[in-house]
Amino acid sequence: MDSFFVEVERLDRPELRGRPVAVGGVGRRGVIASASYEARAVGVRSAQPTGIAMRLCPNLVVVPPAHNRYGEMSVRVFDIFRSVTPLVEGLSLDEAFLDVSGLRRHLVSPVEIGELVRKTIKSVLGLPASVGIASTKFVAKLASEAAKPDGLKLVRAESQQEFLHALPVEALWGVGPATLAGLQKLGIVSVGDLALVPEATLSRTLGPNQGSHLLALAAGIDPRPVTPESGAKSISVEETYSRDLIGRDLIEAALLAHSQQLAMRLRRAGLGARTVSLKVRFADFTTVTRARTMPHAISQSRDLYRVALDLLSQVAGDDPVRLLGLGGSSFEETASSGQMSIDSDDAWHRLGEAVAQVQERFGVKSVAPARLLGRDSADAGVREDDRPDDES
DNA sequence: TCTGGGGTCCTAGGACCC
DNA sequence: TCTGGGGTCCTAGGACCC
Repeated sequence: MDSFFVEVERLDRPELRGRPVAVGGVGRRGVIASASYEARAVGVRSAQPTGIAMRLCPNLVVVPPAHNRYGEMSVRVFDIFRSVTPLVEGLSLDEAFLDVSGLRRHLVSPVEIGELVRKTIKSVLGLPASVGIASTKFVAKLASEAAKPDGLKLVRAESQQEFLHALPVEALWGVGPATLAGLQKLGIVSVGDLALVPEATLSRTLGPNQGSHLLALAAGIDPRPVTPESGAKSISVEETYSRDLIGRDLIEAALLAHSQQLAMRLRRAGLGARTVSLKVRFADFTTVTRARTMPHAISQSRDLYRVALDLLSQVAGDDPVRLLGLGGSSFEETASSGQMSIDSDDAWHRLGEAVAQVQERFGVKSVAPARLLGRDSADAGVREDDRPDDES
């Protein structure tokens, strides 16, 4: 999908069409998540601090993200994908691989299928999408980038080499800033340059696995099949506070809020987590993580909070905290609401169930432990913009 | 107005087991 | 009797992606 978040906002707010628009954080520490092509034209990029984006583009309209809305539209986009083939591998909310090799029997060409998908998304949802077609996943992805905005590109097997070698190395999937720096030291600028480097040279800089992997990509070799959906491997909640949290009280209150949100998301997914991870970023941006794996999965906020506090105690000090994150992984499926607590404190268990149900309907903010109330809630724990997760 | 939030995968080291 | 080989699980950090 092209500028997915921005285009969904434009569906709901037509006055945003034709103007430079970005979806992103509008607070002191906001960054851009998605930018319209009008904004990109003057240098606005995703992951850019909103302040810098505003400097580059003073008339930029910045809209705070409405993730639930994007999630709804994503479901509809994926329904269209799956109307073409069941072999759909989602990559994110707005991007997927479709294996259409089996459809050749029906005498439809990949280009016809691609155009059908684009037309359907446009007519049913009113959103622009781009399609890349190739015989491997990563070339198809690169082709879709080349097709943007609102286009389609086919890279035939015969011209694949030529297409690839002209690209800058950082266009390759998996080459980010760190890898790029290593490649530049070797004088590699284009994918064509990369293809000529001996594997031993590359492996010395990047390690054997990444070295051989990148060489294969440069040669257009990518045996990875399209693998339809496998469930999430981790679920996490994190927040960068507009002002650093100072003092254990504030940090613990924020962690309690995270525990509640995480519990709600686990419950919705019908999952319990055997591993709980805490992430702490300090004012100087150093980030530490601590994790614990338990013999049994947990999903209740009180249990999550208890483990979170324990992990927090391993991160010594009273340094100001910029970001707190809490996540669960090593999932086990729970029998929906019958999950047992760590201790079998029945009253607590039932209370947790009741709170979870109210929060499901009215949002996390609707019920909170007393210690989360009456604080300066803008920065600690409960977020002001915390809307209910459904439309009730 | 300087650095989000949600993920996946990889690496390296250590504990532990047979 | 001073040190093997194979394997699993876990932790912490980092790179990368959208």
